[in-house]
Amino acid sequence: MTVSKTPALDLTKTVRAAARDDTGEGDVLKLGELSELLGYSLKRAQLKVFDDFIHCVAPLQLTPAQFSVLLLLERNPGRNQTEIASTLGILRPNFVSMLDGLESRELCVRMRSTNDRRSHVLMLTDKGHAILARAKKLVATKHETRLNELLGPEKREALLGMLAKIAREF
Amino acid sequence: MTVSKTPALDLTKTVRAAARDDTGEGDVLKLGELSELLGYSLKRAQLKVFDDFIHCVAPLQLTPAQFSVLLLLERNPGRNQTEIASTLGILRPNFVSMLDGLESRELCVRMRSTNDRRSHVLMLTDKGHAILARAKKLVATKHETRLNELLGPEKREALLGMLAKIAREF
DNA sequence: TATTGTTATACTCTATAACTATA
DNA sequence: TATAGTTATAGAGTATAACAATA
Repeated sequence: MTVSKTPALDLTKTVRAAARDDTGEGDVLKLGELSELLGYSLKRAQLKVFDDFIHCVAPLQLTPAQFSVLLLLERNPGRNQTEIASTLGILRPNFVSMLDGLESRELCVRMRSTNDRRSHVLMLTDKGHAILARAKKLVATKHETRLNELLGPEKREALLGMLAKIAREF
Repeated sequence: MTVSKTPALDLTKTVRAAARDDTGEGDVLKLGELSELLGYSLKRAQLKVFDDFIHCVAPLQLTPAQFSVLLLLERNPGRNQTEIASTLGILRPNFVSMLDGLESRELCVRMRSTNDRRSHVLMLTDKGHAILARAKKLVATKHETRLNELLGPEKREALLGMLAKIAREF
């Protein structure tokens, strides 16, 4: 479609905007009750936020899930796979290939526990600490900054609080 | 673990709660910066909300995605597959099997458009309208009610607004 | 007997290319 | 030549069962 650039003559947008709010005969579909459904907005927002995260951290090639594992290992060194995985809601079988990926990039290591030789003690390597530090900086300066610009710090904090409450108590 | 029911003697919880906030030597892992990462809480909250939705609508066997399609068909009858799918962020190839499922349950129908015989006009059947009405009632009385109890109506509305803004503008 | 890490496997989602019939 | 619906297919993510080593 070629849109006229002459302001006074192009009524297309006005007509369609009216139609959108009135009869629904315009180009744009009406979401209706969908926009009041929390799960719908939650999902769409989550996809957007993950997309932006991946884009911001692209130079380091870390997914949100990988970033969360590195953060947790930094804060909780010496834990085993079951503990790290379950804290993140990852099933133990699925955590194996994930760790394989991080370990093959030398970001973390598995070591047989001396106390319980069934379990693997997990730790970040120096490279893992370094990459995580760079990732944190990218997230803070690019990702979270954009969110603050969109919502403002107080609303962003309020949003975080409500989401955490839902994740905890719902 | 067997927890003592004698209040005065069971200090386990108190000791561990202290450890959690101090040294991180307790049972519970410290989330650290993870709890400040919006994407993380967003994802965990989304999973909880979808789980509850599925549970609430279980008698009708509708997923959140199927419910969103039915809602959109009700509000926008006579649209084609490309329009419905793209509005919901579903890729056209993936929408085919989804419609197959709904159509085989006789909740909606595809009809060759008389204007453009390439496209399928989509409409809810009577059964589709009926199931959707029942689903809406379950969502309103069980799902959304629980959310209102958790957050309160004003906060729930504020949350919805912020999520919609992120989905739109981020 | 129970638990840790692991393999195998299956099912859902998502993503891309290419075909057909129409335009 | 382009578009609508479709097929095939491949890759993530997620889920369960079962095995070896160890407790």
